[in-house]
Amino acid sequence: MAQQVYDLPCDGEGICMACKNKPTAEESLTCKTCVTPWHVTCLSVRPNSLTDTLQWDCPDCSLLSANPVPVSDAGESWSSGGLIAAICAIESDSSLTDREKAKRRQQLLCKDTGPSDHKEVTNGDNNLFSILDGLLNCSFCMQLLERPVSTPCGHNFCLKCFTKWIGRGKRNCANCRKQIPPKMARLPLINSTLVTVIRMVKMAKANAVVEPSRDYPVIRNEDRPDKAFSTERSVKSGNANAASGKIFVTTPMDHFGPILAENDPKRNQGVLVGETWASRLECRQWGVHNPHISGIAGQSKHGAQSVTLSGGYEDDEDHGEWFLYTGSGGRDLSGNKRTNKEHSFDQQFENSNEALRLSCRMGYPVRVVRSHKEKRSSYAPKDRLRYDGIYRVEKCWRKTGIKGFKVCRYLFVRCDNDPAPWTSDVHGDRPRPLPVIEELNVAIDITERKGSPSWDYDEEKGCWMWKKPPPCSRKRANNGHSEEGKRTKKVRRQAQNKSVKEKLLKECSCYICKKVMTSPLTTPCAHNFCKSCLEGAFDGQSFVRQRTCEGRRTLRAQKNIMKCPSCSNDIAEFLQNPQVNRELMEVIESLQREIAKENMESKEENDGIHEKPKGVYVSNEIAEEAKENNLKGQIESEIQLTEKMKKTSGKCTQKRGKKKGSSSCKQLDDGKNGVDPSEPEKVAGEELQDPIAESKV
DNA sequence: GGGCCCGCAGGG
DNA sequence: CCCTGCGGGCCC
Repeated sequence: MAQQVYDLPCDGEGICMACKNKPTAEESLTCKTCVTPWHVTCLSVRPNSLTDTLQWDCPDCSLLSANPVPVSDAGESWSSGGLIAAICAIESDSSLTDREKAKRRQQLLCKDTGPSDHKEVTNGDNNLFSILDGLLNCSFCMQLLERPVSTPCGHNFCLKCFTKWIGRGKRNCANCRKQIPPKMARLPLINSTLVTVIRMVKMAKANAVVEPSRDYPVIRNEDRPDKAFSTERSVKSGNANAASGKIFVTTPMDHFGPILAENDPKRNQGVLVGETWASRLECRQWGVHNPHISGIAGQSKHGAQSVTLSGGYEDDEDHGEWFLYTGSGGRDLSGNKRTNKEHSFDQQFENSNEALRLSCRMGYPVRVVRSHKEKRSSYAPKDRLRYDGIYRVEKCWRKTGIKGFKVCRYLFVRCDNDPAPWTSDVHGDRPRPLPVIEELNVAIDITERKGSPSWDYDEEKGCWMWKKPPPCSRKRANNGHSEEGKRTKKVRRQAQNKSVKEKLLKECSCYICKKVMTSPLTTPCAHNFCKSCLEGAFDGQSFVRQRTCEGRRTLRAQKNIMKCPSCSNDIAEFLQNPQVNRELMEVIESLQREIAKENMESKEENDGIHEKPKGVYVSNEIAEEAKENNLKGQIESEIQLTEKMKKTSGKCTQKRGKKKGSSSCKQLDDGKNGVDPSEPEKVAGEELQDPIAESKV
């Protein structure tokens, strides 16, 4: 499977997407099924003979033909093998125009998943999940979506398939032919809601113990003690200049490897892959990445424990499972600056750069955090900071960076026992071959690991683990908080008992109303909302994110600006003709039907003791939570906060500084300006505009 | 969105 | 004690 990660075809201009060079005719190999050109020298597995070359299937197509499934009769779910044959037949029919081909292909795809002929859902999860499986397949490869991206016209594809499509110069949706926004063509973003849903579908399919979606907790640190803020000014101006708060985990500052449950007395679960935090300070409180600003946490004689990808260095290159990281330094920080985009001198392997090189030599596990500030990566979170798991530095070197100065470079390859947040895989990493790095040809000071790595894959146990003892900590560990641990254990147990389906459904909640989405829309920035919520939000006013003086995030109404309520990207164009993400909608509806049925059954079992409101599918717990979190509440609390601020506002002191900056805390405007506490209303049975349904004959 | 400013923590 | 640093609020 390793080749799935690294093999890339040539793009529309015949340039290899792996090495960025244009292969000569001899070096070019064309797939017999999809007719895509590939660069032979960049293939991880090359054809052995001339006959193989002529009958060669690219890695993507060979994956499909390796898992053939017999063509099923009408009425049964389409199997991938049958579908691909049918699609190939359409594609090779020269009497059809592109448009007609697309239409036929849609008909094929809609055959069994149309909205009007939902299959009867019978008992058992497997049945439900087989339906979901059919809904969540990529129209290109017919497999369960892998790294799903959603077009504004409401169709979902694997990132790789989509990139390939774009690489061939296509700028229209393969399903409905609607135009793909240029921004999405440049940088398709992964729809994380779909990732979670698909992963659970896979686990259910494999008949594994269905451990619901890992509960990716959003840590808000409401209980951060006041004394964490050491200056008056920091209290008043949010946490920009705050002393960092309490450290919640018991690992020492120089702890290597994952943060385990035993070091998490507060929640007793450790830090899970996919967990997010609002700021670097929160990330630090959970022991994942300690420095407030620096991208590398480490000591030159001890090794580096973690790094953050925040887009601070333009030489960085992110491919998800592997990335090229740039060292620190080389910048002019005079004038009391903390960072500077401009390079002005060469970087050296010293301090934290040396620490990272030591981790490379020793094969230590390095925790990786991605930040929303990294704007050039498909793998960065859309907001907040996210823990993406353990990587190892396989090589490091120096090269001349984009700005012309030498930079330290590090090849990071993922080696975590849990799947990455963007992949639909349900298992973690396996050892994979190193990617081909072109720039190594011009690199200097190349360092590679000589001995065996400290953190490695154990074939017998089937997991990544310490093969050599981790380096001894030079720091004192934090004290635990056992009582809190007990309390949260109970909460965790309760959470685990929740129905898997309800969990799944919860993953499909709208950012605005916090309830399960009705008619979901996926914006070009890959956020999901109810159609009515999003349209309602822009009906004369919109909501923008803002921070209160205490650093809390709130939604604030603002007129005439059409920005995504989640990330503030401009979505005016999208709103002109928003299309429902039909596949996601069907997933939600299937889940709701299942839960309704389960509720009904349990009701019958209990002789109707507990009456549940008609038409409510979501559990009471979820409903309560949604109620607590709804938008109205947020806005009201903001008003209250503003009132409080007005009363308590005073002069903000400043301890030191070369220049007098703007010292006082900026007041919010009068708190009611433009705020409409009315919640956007949801319309349950509204009509959808769906390209697939429209194109049906 | 970019520039300015600066508290803070950790390395050396 | 000085230097470094892929933050984050505020202002324009």
